[in-house]
Amino acid sequence: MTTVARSTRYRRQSDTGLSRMEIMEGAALCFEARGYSATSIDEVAARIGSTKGRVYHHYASKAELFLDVYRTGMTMIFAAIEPYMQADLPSVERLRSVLMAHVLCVIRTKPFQNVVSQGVDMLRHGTMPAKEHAELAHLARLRDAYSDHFLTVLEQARAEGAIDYRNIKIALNSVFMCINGPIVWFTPRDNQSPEEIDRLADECVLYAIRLLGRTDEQPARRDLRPTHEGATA
Amino acid sequence: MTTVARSTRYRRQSDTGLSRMEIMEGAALCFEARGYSATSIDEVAARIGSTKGRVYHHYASKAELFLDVYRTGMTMIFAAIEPYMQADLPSVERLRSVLMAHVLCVIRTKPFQNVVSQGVDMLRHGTMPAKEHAELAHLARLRDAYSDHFLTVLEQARAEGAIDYRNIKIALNSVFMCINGPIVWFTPRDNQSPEEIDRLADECVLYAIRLLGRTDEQPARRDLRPTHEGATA
DNA sequence: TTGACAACATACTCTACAGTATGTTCATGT
DNA sequence: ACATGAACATACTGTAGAGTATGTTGTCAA
Repeated sequence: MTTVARSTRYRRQSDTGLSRMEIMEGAALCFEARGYSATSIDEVAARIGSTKGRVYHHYASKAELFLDVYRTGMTMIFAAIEPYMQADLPSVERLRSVLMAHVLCVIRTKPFQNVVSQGVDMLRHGTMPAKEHAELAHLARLRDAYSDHFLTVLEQARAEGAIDYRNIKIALNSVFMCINGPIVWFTPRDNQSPEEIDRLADECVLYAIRLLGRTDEQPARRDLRPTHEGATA
Repeated sequence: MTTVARSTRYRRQSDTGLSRMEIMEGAALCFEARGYSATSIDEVAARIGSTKGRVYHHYASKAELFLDVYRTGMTMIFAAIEPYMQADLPSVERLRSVLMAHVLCVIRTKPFQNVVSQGVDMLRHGTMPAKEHAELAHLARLRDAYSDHFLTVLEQARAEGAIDYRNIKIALNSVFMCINGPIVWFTPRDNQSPEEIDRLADECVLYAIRLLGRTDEQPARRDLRPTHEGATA
């Protein structure tokens, strides 16, 4: 067993993707913590134990780095819900599945989703340079497409009489506020079991569904009686 | 009737309060649009047709200006809900009134409430200078006090069996996400009647209440049957 | 009526970065 | 075994914008 770990200072060319990913993770954390413009490239580099040179080797500008994080966040959440969008279920159950997948993804990739949020309301007010603005607009259209998926599911569910709302836009916005809530108020604790996360996410989904006029609690859920912490078997 | 309006370039000493308020309004709009750190004092000054000198005459630093906007936003929303907190009503009705007052205030003072939001998650990550950080923490405590008001109302309402939730913190967070939603997604249109705003706010409150397990639509509300505008007596 | 001071505007300084230019280390094809 | 270029680090430049210093205009109290 020879010592493989060697000069870790420079990495192989084939690992560009890995390097970019590591940079993006550091950037996501920084952007989440202090916002896009308050974050310096030096901070991002320092967080991953590196220097400016590495970041600018992979990204032409701070804006491009931001956009890549944005894009990756979108990819993540698309991938998370996609398997459940096709599911052959009654529309409310499909809605529930999709919402749950969304919330779980939001919690797991919180820094990235936070950047997505920042990107969304970055577009309205032209804060970004001209060249990058085009890509920002493109990503926003992706975001709209994502939102449209939910619109469809809501309309179907209402058509079946399973849920109810007045103005679908306001309803959808409210649902999104709920299921994106963890981006704002969730703070991971270290002694937190996956089951705890599941229950937390499930509660978010419960409120989102209730909001849409669904009152029958989900049929025969097993894991969420205790409000406190000990998971009862 | 003599012409009172004169050299508007410099104003009287007694109007300091007015001047500060005008600056704060400009600042709130800028902070909302581009965020605290992306906003320059020159921008704020330009928006009110003025220059840097005026801002720095009234505020020692950018941070102090921000904090004053924050404080004013808190004062506004406290004043908005306070009359309804004392009201001698069944707890659900009191909750509904308070939520409605909150949403209406949020819509009316959107830029200020946006700054409040920024201030809240500014505290977590020490982005602010040491001296101002103390005041930031103080305002955050005020914010907590505000939130506690709602905690109390929720507990009362549950005790009366009027609503239901699992984890009160998650429930409260979700409610706040809903009723603060307009901060994020509301964009005022020019041909928008006050009645429209009222209906919009009412829908937000409806979803927030539903979320808490209340399903009976509000009993005999008088002012929101007509979707258009005429208030029925 | 004047002079002292509040309410600004104008003109400057100084620092924190975004971006660049260049040097250094290593992997890999030949 | 070496030459080339990818993957970084280091050292530098340019500027936007926070804060300051100073000048200007009007007020109000005496």
